[in-house]
Amino acid sequence: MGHSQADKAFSRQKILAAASRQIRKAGLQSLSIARLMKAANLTHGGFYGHFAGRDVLIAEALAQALQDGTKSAHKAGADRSLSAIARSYLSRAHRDSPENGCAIAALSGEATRESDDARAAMTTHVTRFSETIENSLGDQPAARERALAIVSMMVGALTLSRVADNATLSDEILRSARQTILALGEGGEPL
Amino acid sequence: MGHSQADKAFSRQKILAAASRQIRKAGLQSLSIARLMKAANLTHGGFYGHFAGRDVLIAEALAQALQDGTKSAHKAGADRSLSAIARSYLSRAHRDSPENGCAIAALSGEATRESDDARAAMTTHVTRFSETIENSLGDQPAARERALAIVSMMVGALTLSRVADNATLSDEILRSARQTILALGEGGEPL
DNA sequence: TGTACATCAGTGAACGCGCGTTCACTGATGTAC
DNA sequence: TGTACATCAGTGAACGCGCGTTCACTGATGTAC
Repeated sequence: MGHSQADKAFSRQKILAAASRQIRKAGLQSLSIARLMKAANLTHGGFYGHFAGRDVLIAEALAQALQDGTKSAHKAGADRSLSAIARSYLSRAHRDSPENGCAIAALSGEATRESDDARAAMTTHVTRFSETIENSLGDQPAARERALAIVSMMVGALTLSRVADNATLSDEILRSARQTILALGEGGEPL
Repeated sequence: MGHSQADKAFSRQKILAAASRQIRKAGLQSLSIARLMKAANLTHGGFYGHFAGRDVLIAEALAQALQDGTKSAHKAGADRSLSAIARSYLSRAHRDSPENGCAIAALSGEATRESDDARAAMTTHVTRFSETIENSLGDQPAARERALAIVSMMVGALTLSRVADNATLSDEILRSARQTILALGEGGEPL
């Protein structure tokens, strides 16, 4: 509870970091200002020195979560090949730690019903993710189309593997998506 | 506001039908008992004659939404070929009417964080959907694996097409998934 | 068939609770001289 | 460098509000005789 300007900037970072994890773990609507500030070791009144209100927080927390998710993906390994991305994205570790994982998978369903700001942030990151996949496909035909399909499959498979109440099925979903993506990456399929 | 037993059964149906549409349109957490009962032309106090509480309602509403979504898919056409399913599931009409559409796409993200009941209902319907796709694949190799991947892609693509704040990208996501699914359905890809 | 009564679907006021937000205040920071 | 003071990050009590839930009540239903 320092009072300097540097302390304030650090507080803001702590609040957003806690919010980023919280929303990926329990959803955008789970964000409560009192609980969030407690998680950042502050009191709820101070919140309004950092954000204009809850709506602004949600938009900023989502942007932060999308960025954090991308960062931890890049940390997972420098290998940007399709198979490396698919293996890491569709891993049990990723499935079991949504709070550190991809915010597109964790929050795109909810974002569908959120503000224009939230949808815009999602759209930007979906496009970016798709371009990463497209680059990994080299110069095979219809690479952009395949990249969008692969991104859709990754996001869908991770979500469904998380909802499955049955470990066998959950693993099977991840494995099926991984293998189908590798097949698509080989580009042999006629389109 | 009748008082007979038949009236009560009808009231229950009206409540669940309203809830089923509401959650697919605005999410599980958007269910408010007062608003729901008003939508069914009843007063909020009567709710507890039908359901033990909000948690039970959410589980039942989700089950209803999953069933309603399946029903409207079957109504869309008797053609159970892969291309017919993909065209209907990944259509603009489906994207633009989540309240009448597939509850897996609308709610699997949120269901991830819900009760065991909710996840079990989701799992059942994911399995069922996957079996429908598997049947449409005939006897090509690894049909079950492909079916799970196709279901993942459909759910992911519909969700991402809804979150995209840009009509061109949204349409492109749907088209890419449709075409990639057709290619997968031809079974020519080496696995 | 007619009557008396128990049942129970639905009503609407009332409750406690957690929420987002406001605000008077505290005390460390950082600046002007 | 030292002092006086304005700034402002953070505190915590208080607010109104909508929520889920309870409950005494109303009046139509349906059954017992």
